This record gives sequence, C-alpha cells and structure tokens, in this order.
Amino acid sequence: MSASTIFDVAERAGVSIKTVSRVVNNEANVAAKTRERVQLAIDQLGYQPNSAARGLSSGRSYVIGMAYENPNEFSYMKDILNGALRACEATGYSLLLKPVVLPEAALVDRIMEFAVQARLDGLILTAPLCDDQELIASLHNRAVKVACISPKAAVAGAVNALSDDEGACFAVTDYVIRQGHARVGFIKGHPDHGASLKRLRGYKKALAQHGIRYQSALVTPGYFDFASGRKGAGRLLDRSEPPTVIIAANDNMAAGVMFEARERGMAVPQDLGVVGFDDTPIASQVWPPLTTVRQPIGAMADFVVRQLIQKLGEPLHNAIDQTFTCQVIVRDSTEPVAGAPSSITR
Amino acid sequence: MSASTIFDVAERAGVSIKTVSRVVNNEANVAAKTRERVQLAIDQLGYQPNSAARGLSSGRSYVIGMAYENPNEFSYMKDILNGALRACEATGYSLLLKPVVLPEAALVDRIMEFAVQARLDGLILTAPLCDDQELIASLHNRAVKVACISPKAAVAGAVNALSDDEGACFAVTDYVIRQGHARVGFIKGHPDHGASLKRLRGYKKALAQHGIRYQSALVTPGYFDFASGRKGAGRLLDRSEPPTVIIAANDNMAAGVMFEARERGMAVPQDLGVVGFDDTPIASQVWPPLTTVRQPIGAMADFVVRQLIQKLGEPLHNAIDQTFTCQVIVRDSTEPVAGAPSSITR
DNA sequence: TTGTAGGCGTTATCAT
DNA sequence: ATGATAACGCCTACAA
Repeated sequence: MSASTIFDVAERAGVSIKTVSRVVNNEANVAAKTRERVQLAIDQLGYQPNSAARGLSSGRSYVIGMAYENPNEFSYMKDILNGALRACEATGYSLLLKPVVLPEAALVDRIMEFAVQARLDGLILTAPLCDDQELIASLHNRAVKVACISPKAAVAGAVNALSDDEGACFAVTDYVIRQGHARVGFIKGHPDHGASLKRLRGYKKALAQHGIRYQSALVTPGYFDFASGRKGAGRLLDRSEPPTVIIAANDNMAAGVMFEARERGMAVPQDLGVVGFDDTPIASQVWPPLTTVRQPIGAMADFVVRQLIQKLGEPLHNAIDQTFTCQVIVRDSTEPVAGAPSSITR
Repeated sequence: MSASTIFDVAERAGVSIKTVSRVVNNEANVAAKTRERVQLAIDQLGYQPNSAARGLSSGRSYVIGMAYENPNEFSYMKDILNGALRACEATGYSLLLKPVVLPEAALVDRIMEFAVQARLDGLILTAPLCDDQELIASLHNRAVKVACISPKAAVAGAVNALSDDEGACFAVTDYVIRQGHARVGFIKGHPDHGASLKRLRGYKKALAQHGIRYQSALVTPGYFDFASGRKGAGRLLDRSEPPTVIIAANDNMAAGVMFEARERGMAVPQDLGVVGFDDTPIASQVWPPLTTVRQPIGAMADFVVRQLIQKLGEPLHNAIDQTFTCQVIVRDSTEPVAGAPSSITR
C-alpha cells in the first residue's frame, strides 16, 4: 500500500497532473468545478505531495533551520521553539534544529555546513548568534535567507524580531523606585547578548528620570545563569551600602539572587526586593514568586518564521523588523519599602 | 554558484556516477585506488549529496520524527532532544519535532498525519505517548518504525529505552529510611506515565525491606508539575502524623514541596526532608539543593535513535529494549534525623 | 483554462 | 570492479 501520487489523483479526477499540481499549490487559472473535482480526488485518496520530489524539482527544500546557543536553562528557547514549530506547521515547512555550544571556534563553518547540507531555505538565528557578522556575511553569500531573534540591532537583509528590552527594564526599574527604593542594584546579562545592554540602558534611564545618581558600585556583571546571579548578589550585598532591591537581567539570575539572600538569612522582599526578567517557570517556583517581565517570545518566533517564508522568493535588501513590547508582572518578591510613598497598585 | 552534483564528482574523478554513489554510501566492491580518487574529488568540490534526490530515489526520507507531550517544565525533554539531535547528526538523519498537548482527542490522527506527510523513516515516542496502543497499532500498520522512551513496558516490534525507575526509587527510599526516617511520604507521578507506578513500587519495596508498614495516608497523587507537588505536600503535612521526609516522583513536584514547607515555616531538611527525581536544573536552584535521582536521559535518546536507524531495513518482530540504571544524587535537602542510627556516608 | 515534455540528482537494476 | 540507463514524483517552461 504505497502512498498515492499525483498521477493517481489526476487519473481519478480525469485531469492532467499539471492541473492537480495547480490545485495543490493553490495556483490561479483553474476552473472552480475542476478544482473541486480534483480536491475531491485528493481527499479520497489521502494524497500528500512527496516533499522530496517537490524539493528536487523546485530547488527549494521547504525546510528552515534554527541555530541557537544551547542553554542550560531552556525555558526561553522552549518558547521560541514552540512558536517556530507552530508557524512551520501552519505554513507547511519543516524546522531543523542546530544547537551550538559557545564559544565555538568553528562556529561559522559548522553552521554553514548545516545550512548547505540541509539545503535550508532559511535560517533563524537567536541571540547572540545573530550578532556574528562573519556568519551573517557567509549566509548572505550562500543566499540563505536569515531571520534574527533579539539581535543587537536589526540585521540588514534579514528579518528581525526585537523586544523592547530598554522600555521594559525602564518600566520595572521605575516601578521599584516608586515603591521607595533608592539603592537599586542591577545584575547585567551576558555581555554578548544585545538585550543585556538594552536592559541596562533602561535601568539607567529610570534612575535618571527620578534624579537618582547612577552608581557603578550597584551594578555588577552576570551571565544569565543561576550561578552568576548568586555571585553577583554576593558582591552587591557585600557593599558597605548594599542595595535594597536587586534587578537581575533574567529570571535564572534572580533565582540565584534569592538563593544567596536566603543563605545570608535575608527575607525577600522585606530585607531585599528581587526582580527578574522573562517570566520563565522558575519565576513562579521560587519563594516568594518573582516580579518579572514577560516578553512575547512565541509571537516573535512566529513572526520571523512567517516573514522569512514570505520573503523567500524576493531578494531582501532592507531589514524587515518589528519590535515587540513586554509586560511587567508584579509578584511577591518586591514590596513597598516601609514608610515610602507609593501610588502604584499591585 | 550552485552546489556540485554527483556528475561533477564523477567527471572530476574520471568514473561513472554509480561509482561515486558507491563511495558516498560506503558500499563494497570499489577498488581502494578508485575510492581514494573519488573521495579526493568529493573533498575538493565540497560535494554534499542532495537529500531530496536521494530520498526520492531511495524511497527513504532520512528523517525521523519525535512526538512528545509538550511539558511546561522542559528540562527533561531538553535532555532527550539533545541526545536525539546528537545521534541524528552523527548518523546523517534529520529530526522533526511534533509537540502535542494532552489530552488530545485526535491524537492518533494528528501523529499519523505527521508521520505520513513527513514520510518519516522512524518515529520516537516519549512517555506517555508510547503507551497508546491505538497509536502504536496505526504506526505499525503504516510500517513506521517506532522507538519508545520510558514506556510502561517494552513495546513489541519497537525499540525501547527503559530506565530502572523501580530500582532507583528503591535506592533513594532505602537511603532516607537508613537515615532514620520512619514516616516517609510519597507524592506519585502522573498516572499516565509508566515511571510513576514503577517509582511507587520501588518506594513500597524499600518500606517492606525495612519492615515498615505501607500507609496509604502517606502517599498522595501528583501530576509531575510544581503545583501538584505543592498541593500534595499540603495534604501530607496536614495529617495528624505527617511524614518527616517526602519523596516526590520528580524535581518539579519536590520544588513544590519545598515551596509549601517554606510557607508553613518548616525548615528543610531539619523539619522535613525532601527528595526529587530527574536532577533537572531546578534541583540545584532551590534552597537547599535537592537530593534526587539522575537518569541517563541523553544516553537513552541516543540509544533509541541509533537502534531505530539500524533497524530501518529489517522487519522488527521482537522488542529491542535496554534498561538504563540511575544514580542517586545526595544534596542538602535530606539529612539524618537527630539521634537516628546511620551508617550511610554522604 | 488545461496539457505535454523535460529535467531535478539520486539510487537500483542489470550489464559488462 | 565498474558503468549505462531507467525510475522516483514533482515543478517549470512552454504549448494549445
């Protein structure tokens, strides 16, 4: 019982294979009645086009790839993956995954080999891969269409999904300041990620807006992982004038902050407020649950896939880009400082 | 600059395309010298076989699929995914993903459509999908080779990777009993997963071995998620004689247990010992870090992919199966009960 | 609006 | 040990 082919459908519908092809690909110039008859035959036979044959003759693979830095904490990637898979399913494309571990000396080669071997129609690059100029150039050179999720800046000739990291971090910093916090600590994200700088910028902007002097002593490096959040908190809390609230550039680091606070016998939020970023599952699973920022990650992935596929034919000179706004989620890890004026409701 | 084909290689090496094909596919009956010459041409041209053409001609797709229940907490799936991707990369296959949300009325149809449309050579099913008899039968019917990760019991005609859940849970229960705990609570896993029953069995067996009577009042349902762990802990701790340690059938639930304990002002491990299962990142990120069990998940995924690919040709009547052993990881969420006799070193 | 012919790059069959 | 040639199932061009 081998699968039926376009010939079987054509025979059953009493038309040529070309007409069947037209119907399958939704081309114009098919009489309504004919289309109907063909569709019926397709349904009856359960015909599914053979993608190998289709790919061979059309020169397209109907496959797009996604390369990403393989993180220890996968929640963020999971949301991207789900969004991309949904969009692929809806458009009839397949998604191939290529996790990479950074730093990787042969990064460009590995990804190019992936792209060439799979004959990708397009490739999604998540941060920080999308900021590798050499990689972008190689891909461009091989005519592989590229889409970027959270690049430092919109990549020319590519589809880009950006999130308003600066605005979101401004909003959450503004929020804690209005709660009465004057010494706001900040743990930066991984320096290779564009989001890190933007989030820091939002933090600074909020301080400035409230007339609070920026103190580098309250800002410390981090790498988006639990351990660096914990260490960063340690450094900040060891200051002679420690912060009363710490904003971490993502949830994993915020969880590390809470871990460190607990080790020091500090109560959250009474002794120390904590803020995260991303609203990953861990944000609701630490005690107390984290105030954080939610990005529309699935929507961003969906956007890049659809745009990418839509742009496959045409050459793409300008950047296609869209910025997505984030949402502050207030939970129990932040609370008004005693006696502070506050007009924000939770 | 289109990619080179088998003809280019043949011309350059001064042989026929068939000989090139033989070399590419590692077939026998090629003179060493010829093989060498062809290989050189391949390398020089950077020739990569076109998988669409190969698929069309051979009738195989060189694609395997993996269907899984899309979990909120993805760590476990991430390990499976990485293992499967590695094995696919090594064997030249592609992996296509199909997340499903359970319960799903049209489950069988959806997965069959996935398998047929992608013309999968094989399909990996993770628990609890691999326990769906109707699905297995349909797949078998369509001659799709199946591999199962953690089925309730090895599926006939399929490749199976099982983990020694019973033995592992026995070991960890035995461990806490030896620490001096007599009232050992247990939060079961999702009833649809075979692992749940096996873990419970290991728990019971350890109790029996130590002459401790099984009390259903100390065992409560759970669903593998944080919330059910928290609720389960609530029920157990509300008993007139609450447990002094709670074993949860996975880490997420154990994190929920710790959350609940904290809300009640109980100290872990002094007032309550907690044990998880899976050694996911959260196990090291809660306070205190969790005693848990590590399964060789990546190795299991690797195993099924390689076996699956190896078995693609031959019909498979008996089950291929391998059971993987687990490892108890002792951390700070369990500690000897004061005054209890203990001979176990940490 | 519909159909015919040719080719996409492999693998498989059968010779030699 | 090597090669010629016919599929594989579809799409693209070009006709009608």
